[in-house]
Amino acid sequence: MTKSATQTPKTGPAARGAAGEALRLDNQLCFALYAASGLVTRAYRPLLEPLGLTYPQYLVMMALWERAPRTVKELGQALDLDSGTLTPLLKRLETAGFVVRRRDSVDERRVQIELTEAGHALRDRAAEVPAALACQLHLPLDEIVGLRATLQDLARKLR
Amino acid sequence: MTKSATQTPKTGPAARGAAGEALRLDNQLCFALYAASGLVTRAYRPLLEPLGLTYPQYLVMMALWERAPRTVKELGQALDLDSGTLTPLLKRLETAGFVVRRRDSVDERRVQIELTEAGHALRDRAAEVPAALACQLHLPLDEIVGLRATLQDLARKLR
DNA sequence: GTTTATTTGATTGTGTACAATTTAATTGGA
DNA sequence: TCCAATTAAATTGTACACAATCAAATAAAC
Repeated sequence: MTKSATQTPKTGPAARGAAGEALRLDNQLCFALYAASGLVTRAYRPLLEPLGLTYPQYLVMMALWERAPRTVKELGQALDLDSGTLTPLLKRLETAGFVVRRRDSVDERRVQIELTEAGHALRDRAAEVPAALACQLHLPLDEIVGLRATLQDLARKLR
Repeated sequence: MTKSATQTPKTGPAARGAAGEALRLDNQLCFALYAASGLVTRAYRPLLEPLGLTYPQYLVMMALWERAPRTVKELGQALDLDSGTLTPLLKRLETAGFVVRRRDSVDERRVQIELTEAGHALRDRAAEVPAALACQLHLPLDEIVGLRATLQDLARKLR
């Protein structure tokens, strides 16, 4: 029965039934994605800590360094995050002195996020981060580019 | 200066300096990974909700369906999660009736996580989930296999 | 112009995540 | 034996992440 098969694990996957094979952790693309994403986030932590940023905050700052001011909605679309995540995160960035939140004068429902001088200045210090992390990946550049393109394609199909 | 260059965005990346190019969101492997991981987790949600599982809980259950009982530490190593994450998650799985937490009689520091009958039974219902999700990815099988292998290789290098 | 629907953020509640600390149990050595 | 070092979970505090809901502002319909 199912119970004894689980409690008395065989050494190889072939010893299990077809249902068990499909549910093996190592066969899951989703788990490979989940684990790799978590590990990469952890690799960024020591690089971002001296800047006073968490990893999601770093993503928001990158979005703003590209174009600012932007509304909360625009940031959410760029990063695939909703207001329930962004609102407290942006308030922390405001407390840290990197951004200012300001109601749009044309449409009072919108909140424009703009960079402060400190927020702009942080960009120069952050400029070294991508190269520093790339070193830790030990992946050839073409593999990085290929992997990135595959993931962007996957994301496009799921959106 | 930096401020006006950021506040007056150019249309193409070539209009920006070298530092800005390295910090563009679309150039980040980490963001592609982060976004794809979040989107895949979201895609699982409607499939797992009828089973009464969240996505991380589904990962823990897969680990346990492979081998049980396992200690909290063993689960943490298999999933790259620490006790601060696993302890409350496992308590929720226990409340839901899928697992039982039991102190190891040999080493009282360890907590063995074992499956209940309901936990075992859930495996049959979960067996359809991987195929259901694979449909939504719209990716050929060899691409899925290749992407998974690349991500596992990346994770191995970061661990 | 008043009603209705939509849009935009904020809020609330639940559930991860992890660093740092604490507690209890075990192990190793003097 | 006894005690210092180590180990395993749990706890605490901070920070995402999202569903569901709410309130205010705007837009659309008539």
